[in-house]
Amino acid sequence: MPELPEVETVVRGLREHVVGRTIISATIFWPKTVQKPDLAAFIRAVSGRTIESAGRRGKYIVLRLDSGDYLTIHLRMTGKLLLAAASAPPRLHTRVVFALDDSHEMHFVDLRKFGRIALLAAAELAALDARLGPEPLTDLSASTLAAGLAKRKIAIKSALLDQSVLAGVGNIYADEALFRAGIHPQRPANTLSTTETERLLAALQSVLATAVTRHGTTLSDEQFIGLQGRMGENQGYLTVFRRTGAPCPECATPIERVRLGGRSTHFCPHCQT
DNA sequence: ACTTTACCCTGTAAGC
DNA sequence: TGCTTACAGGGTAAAG
Repeated sequence: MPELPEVETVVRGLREHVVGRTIISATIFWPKTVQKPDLAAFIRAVSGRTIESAGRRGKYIVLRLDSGDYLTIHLRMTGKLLLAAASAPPRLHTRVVFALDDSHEMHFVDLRKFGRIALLAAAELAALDARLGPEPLTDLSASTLAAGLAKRKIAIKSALLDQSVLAGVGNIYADEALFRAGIHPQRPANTLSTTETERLLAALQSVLATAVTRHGTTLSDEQFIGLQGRMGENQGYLTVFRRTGAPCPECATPIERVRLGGRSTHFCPHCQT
């Protein structure tokens, strides 16, 4: 499940290999991937446009085109952006192909078809930006986080997954950050003390920043890979996520798993209170 | 206004 | 061995 560190890894690859290139044409193999009813209009609008910059907002990849519009890509569960030679046949599950002007193609590959690509005007991008909470690595303070949690009675784990509270955290890093902060995932969000909120913010930033340096987490089923097909290296450092029954790295108590808001949640019942 | 549930999808693994 | 079922979960829309 690509989250902030995985999306950031892809964006850095795009900055290196795709920014400055011009899109020659686009081919859509699975129409629902493109969030626009008129696919022909989408193809016309991106064709001939140069990619001026690559950025990230939450889990969204944002490519600015020289038309002033923004190509946004959300990988959701199994989406991948891959750079391929123009002569290479698309691999299985390829949904959209963008041909570039340097004999390469940008392939959007997505086994489960949840990923979405949209072409947004500046005002639409601003609306998307406004819907999302702060960026945890650059724009989130403890007081802002506290304010976002204060009115929520839902479990803190569920609050961390709510992209309007903060943007970019998914199931892996929510569990990892709560373990690092020593906070039980089922604690109501509005019961965290000031100290706990500060500890949670520090844990989130540490867990996310470290995962970025390791180029994200590649799990056996989601198989996240970067733009050039490279796996992440963070999976060997997970403390609780998908380690049900394994000893807690701090106290050796077996890690437990519960379902919270329809999501698997992993924690140490001794260290997290 | 907040919270929960169903849905979209396919491959893998477990159960009978 | 072969079929059926559960599970993985990000975001959105609908229901509560």
